[in-house]
Amino acid sequence: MKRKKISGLLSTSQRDIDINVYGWVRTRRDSKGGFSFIEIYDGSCFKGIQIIADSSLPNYEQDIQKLSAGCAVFVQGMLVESLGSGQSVEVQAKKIDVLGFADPEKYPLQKKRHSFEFLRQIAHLRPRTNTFGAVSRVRSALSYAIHSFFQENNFHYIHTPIITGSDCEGAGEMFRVTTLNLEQPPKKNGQVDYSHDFFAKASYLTVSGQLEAEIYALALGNVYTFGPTFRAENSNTSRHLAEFWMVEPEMAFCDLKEDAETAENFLKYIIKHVLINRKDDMEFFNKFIDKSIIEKLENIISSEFIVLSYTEAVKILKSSKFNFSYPVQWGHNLQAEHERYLAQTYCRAPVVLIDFPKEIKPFYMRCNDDNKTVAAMDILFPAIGEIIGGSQREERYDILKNNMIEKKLNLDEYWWYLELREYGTVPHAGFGLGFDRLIQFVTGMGNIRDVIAFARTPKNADF
RNA sequence: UCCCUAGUAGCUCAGUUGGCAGAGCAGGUGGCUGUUAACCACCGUGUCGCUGGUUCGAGUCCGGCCUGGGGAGCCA
Repeated sequence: MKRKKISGLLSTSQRDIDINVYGWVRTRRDSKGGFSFIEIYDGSCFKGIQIIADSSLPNYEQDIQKLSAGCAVFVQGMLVESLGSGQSVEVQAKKIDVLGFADPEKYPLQKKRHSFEFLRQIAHLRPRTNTFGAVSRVRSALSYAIHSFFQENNFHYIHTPIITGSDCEGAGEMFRVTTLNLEQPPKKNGQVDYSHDFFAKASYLTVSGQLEAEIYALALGNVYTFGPTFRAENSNTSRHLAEFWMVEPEMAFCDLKEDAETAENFLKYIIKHVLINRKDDMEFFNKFIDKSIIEKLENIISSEFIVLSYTEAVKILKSSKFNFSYPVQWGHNLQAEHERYLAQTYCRAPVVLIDFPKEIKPFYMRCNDDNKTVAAMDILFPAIGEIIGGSQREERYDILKNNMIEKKLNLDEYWWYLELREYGTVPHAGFGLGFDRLIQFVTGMGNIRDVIAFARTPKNADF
């Protein structure tokens, strides 16, 4: 008999059928009236299933009465209508084998709520908890939705390199990749001689796949990347990881307007997917993590994103009576409090900010006709701020080259990026989504370390 | 990196003007019950983060360090 997943047992309309099920014990309650209730879960869905173990089972006293949270069991029995309230079906066990005990004196997970800080220290056991099981399933569902959105819209999935030879974009500190002996590196004129290193040059972990994605967009039209990204910034916040996952679509023959529309459709699509397909987990988040999370997500789906130019936003912020701790000034980056005000208080909806001053944006963003701003966009969500950043890319060779010189980039490093503008250049645009921050937003989890299986942060790379 | 804050039992936390180290939960034993965060009774549990100092005496006061949390910056 093939083993059944609990998700299937809970959703089937069949009754009084023989089944096999495997799982881990969440809790056991004994009735001295001659049987035990054992709730087991197997990760297939949020809920567990109740097993009724009668004392007539041969190993009732020896094994079953010793079952505690975390024990692994195999159950053979009949799926029946539940006699009790609280669940529709249960399994009347004919046989229960213990696959692995979990000593209750030592097993760290208890049948009560633990702090997330504590659970982080036992990252090998925390996926067994309700919260992390739910986070993991939502994360998986969102990954799937991301792929299906792009695949349905004629995007090709591109694998961009993890190891890179260029300190591209200057997007913060990079992790170095080397096989050199760090105790005694080879030297030339007092400097480390990277010609002896594995790649015969200094190399790093990628901070973005965008530039490589542009190469493929200019060959395949619409492409996207979805992979890990690394930043060696010493950021100690609930929104930063040293290793995080990013989604970066890139579209040829596309301007900023279409870029922003795509981002809006994309966000609505994936949020809708998770609300429909992970209803059980989302109800849990709505009950225990953020009591308005489902309402917030439904709001995102049903509202029109409001497009504002940076210049308009500055005017709005300046005329607001709100007392900001940082002054608003055209030409400066907006502070987190400013973004929050715009999305949460002023618009009460997602906001697409466009046309930022070119001085505060990277070299690759397309210069607008006013020669002061670039075709950039940031999507701000109420409560959390920026979730997506994107732009139309500068496709004009001379202007791009001037930008690179102005921002003091090494042109030799980017010869290929410039060549893309020399041969068959076209308008193109794209954006980046921090996947882990998206999970944070969708689940309501306060700390990004609790939405990724094994968080890498300053001073922490355990497990 | 900066500002604020915390570290006491397996977990969550209390601990008074500096004077014998506490509770709830979890765990164990027994009772009760188609139970479901079950309930009732009893039982055990400590390098008070580390280190130096003040003091007759430090969980408590002071310095240094380590680690966590909140916020900021940077960003995704």
